[in-house]
Amino acid sequence: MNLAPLTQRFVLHFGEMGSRWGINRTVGQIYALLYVSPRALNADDIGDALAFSRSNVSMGLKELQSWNLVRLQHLPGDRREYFQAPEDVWAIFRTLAEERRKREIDPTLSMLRDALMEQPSGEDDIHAQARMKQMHDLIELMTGWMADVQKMDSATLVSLMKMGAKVQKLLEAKDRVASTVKAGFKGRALPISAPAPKPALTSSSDKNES
Amino acid sequence: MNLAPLTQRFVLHFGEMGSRWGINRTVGQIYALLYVSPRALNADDIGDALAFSRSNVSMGLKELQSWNLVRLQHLPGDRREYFQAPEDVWAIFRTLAEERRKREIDPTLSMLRDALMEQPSGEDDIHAQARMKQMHDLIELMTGWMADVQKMDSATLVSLMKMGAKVQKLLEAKDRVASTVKAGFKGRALPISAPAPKPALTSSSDKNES
DNA sequence: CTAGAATTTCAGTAATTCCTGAAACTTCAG
DNA sequence: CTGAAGTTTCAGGAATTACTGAAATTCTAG
Repeated sequence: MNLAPLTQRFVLHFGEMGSRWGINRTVGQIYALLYVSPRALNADDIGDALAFSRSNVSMGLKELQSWNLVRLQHLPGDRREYFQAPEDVWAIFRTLAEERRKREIDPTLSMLRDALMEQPSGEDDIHAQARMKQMHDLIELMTGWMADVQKMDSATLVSLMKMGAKVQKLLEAKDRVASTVKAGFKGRALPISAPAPKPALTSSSDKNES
Repeated sequence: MNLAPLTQRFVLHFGEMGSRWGINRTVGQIYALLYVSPRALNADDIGDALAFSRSNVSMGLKELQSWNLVRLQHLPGDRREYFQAPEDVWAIFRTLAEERRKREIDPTLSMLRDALMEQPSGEDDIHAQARMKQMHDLIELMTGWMADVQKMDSATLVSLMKMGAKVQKLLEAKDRVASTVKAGFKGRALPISAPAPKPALTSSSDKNES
């Protein structure tokens, strides 16, 4: 492996992280390399840089393509395929979230739904079903929310996240307005835990200026 | 394996899911079983129900304890330890998120920070560093936000998520108020993408009533 | 203290996953 | 068409991870 020192550390780290995430080390390293690389790389470049066999690289790239995580390029006058990671980290993150939903969350949800339809066969199954309902509702809520969030553009998302807990205060304010304007409104009052000293309607916090 | 049919399906499913998440199948199954069980179980109960060796169960439980995912109980007049999953699914989810942060995100962040301090050794390292900065900022933003969210109680969180994309409109409204009330305020304007026809200050949507 | 019940550790084996080189396949310039 | 460059597939060996039973350790009732 003959990489610039910083790149090397980064690549090795994501190899390790990959294993913890159920992604294999090779794939993690390949993606890390593509991510920091200033130009698109072909399979030989990658195998070369990471000292993997050509076929191993091929499998890794196939895996990454199946996750929609790489863009394919063709350089003029060169028959080889060149790969690169998307420019925008947020885009990468969204893709990851989306793909994981498809592969892990959706099957789980459908398994839970099926189980909830079934006739419980005894005491314990009744309790089990109740627990599954709780889990089902949580997952459905979270995926619905994720879908909403996915629709926002990156900048909006960043603002939202920078606000962090302040959203809560805003919510409280909104709720007050709503119940005043539309007394006897349908939803139940939002239980707010924190004391909320001031409505804090100033600009969002300035930590993390990039 | 001699389980109520629904429980069995659930347990097997989470065994499989476990492997995809880098958690081993045994651990996944044990936790699934504890999750749906109406009472706390001891190690023999578990090994029995899932047909695992006693030592395998012991290791699985140790793993789950290291993740803070199980509560330990002692029944009077019985020396054995009884295990159970927390009642509240949200609590489980929070714990998972928190532990994953500690184990995976924090080390990554610190590795990135280190790399950013270093003197780049050439053209490619400069680009690599820029990419690492982008990733660093994204992760830091997300973990900060997660920390904020972790502080909210479950009910608040649920309201927030049910709002979904509507939060965005609220943000816009807030921004208008802020810039009116405190003209020339410090932060930059929040870039909102969607047209947002009306401020939508009515109560949150009623889908997902449970 | 002691006995024996409960739990953990650990070394060896089983199972799984990863990786490779060789062969098959695909593509395209000539 | 042909042949060479590029890519993928695949069977088998290498490496890793999971699981077990036996032995060691911990715990507590008496």
